[in-house]
Amino acid sequence: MNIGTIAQKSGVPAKTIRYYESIGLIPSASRRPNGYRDFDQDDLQTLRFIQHARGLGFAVKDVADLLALWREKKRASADVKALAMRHLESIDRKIAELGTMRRAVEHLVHRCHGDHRPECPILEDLAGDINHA
Amino acid sequence: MNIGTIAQKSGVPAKTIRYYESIGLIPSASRRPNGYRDFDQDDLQTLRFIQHARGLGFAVKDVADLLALWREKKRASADVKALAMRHLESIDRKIAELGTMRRAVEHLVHRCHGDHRPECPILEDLAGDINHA
DNA sequence: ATGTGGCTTCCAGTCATGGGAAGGTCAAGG
DNA sequence: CCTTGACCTTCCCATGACTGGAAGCCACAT
Repeated sequence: MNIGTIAQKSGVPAKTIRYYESIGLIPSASRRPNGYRDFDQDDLQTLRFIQHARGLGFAVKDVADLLALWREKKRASADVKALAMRHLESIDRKIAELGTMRRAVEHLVHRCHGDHRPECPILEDLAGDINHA
Repeated sequence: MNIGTIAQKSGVPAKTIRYYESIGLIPSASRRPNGYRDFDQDDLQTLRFIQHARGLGFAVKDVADLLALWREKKRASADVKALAMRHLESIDRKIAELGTMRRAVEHLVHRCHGDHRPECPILEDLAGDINHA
C-alpha cells in the first residue's frame, strides 16, 4: 500500500505520516525497490489508533506511550487510565483558562457601544483601568 | 529605564520585549551611549496594554491591531468591538472543541477498571471499536 | 514523447516565546 | 586597581505538531 492510499484510509495526511516516522512514533515503513514506502494492515491499524488518540487531544508523546501500552499485552489498565486521567485534567485546566478569558472578553464586549464614536471601554480597560467590574 | 526594570513593572519578560521589538509590535526603543535600551513611561503603558491583551488571549497580530486602534483617536468603537467579538467566537470554538474531547475522554476513563489487569476499553476504543457509547 | 500525478528528500515557516552562549558594562567591595 | 556578580547586548537553537514548497525520480496513459 502506497503512502497516499494509507493516508486516505487512516485519515492521516501523507506528510504527517512521514513526520511520524521521522520522530519514531511509527516504525520505519519497508520500502519497495523503487524507494516508495510500502504499508500493510498493521500500519493502517496503528495510524488509525494514532488518529483517534490525536483526535481526543492526546499529545504525540502521550500517543507514543499509549501505543506502547497497546502493544504490551501484560500492561496494567491502571497505567492507561492514569495517562487518560492526566489528559482529562489538562483538558480541564485549559477549559477553565479559556472560561476565565471568555468571561473577561465578554464583559468588555458588552460594555462597548460599538458605533462610530471613538470611546471604547475595551481599549480603556486594556490601557489599565481594570477597576469597575 | 533599563529593560529589566520595565520587564518587572510591565510583567513582560525582557526576552519577550526584545522579541516584540524585533517583530515591530512595539517601536524600537531608544539607546543609551552604552548600547542599552532606554524605556520611558509611554513604553511602560504600551507594554502593560500588550500584557493585558495577551492575558485575554488575543493573538499578537490582534494586539497589534488593538494598539493601532488605541493610538488612533478617530477610531470607531465598532472596529474594536468587532475584533473582540471575533476573538470571543474563537474562544467559544476552542471551548466547544475541548468540551467534546473532554466528554469522550471522560467516557473512556469511566469505563476502564484501572487495575492490574490488561483489559482496557480505552485502548480498545482507540484501536477502532468506536461503537458502544 | 509528453503529461499527470504520486512518490522521494530536505529546508523553511508557523506561533510566541524560552534557553543558553559569547561578550560588553556597571556598581560595589577588597 | 581588580574582581565579582548582575546587568545588558546579539545570535542561534528548541519547542509542538505539523504544513508548504522546491527539486527530482517514478508510473502510467495518451
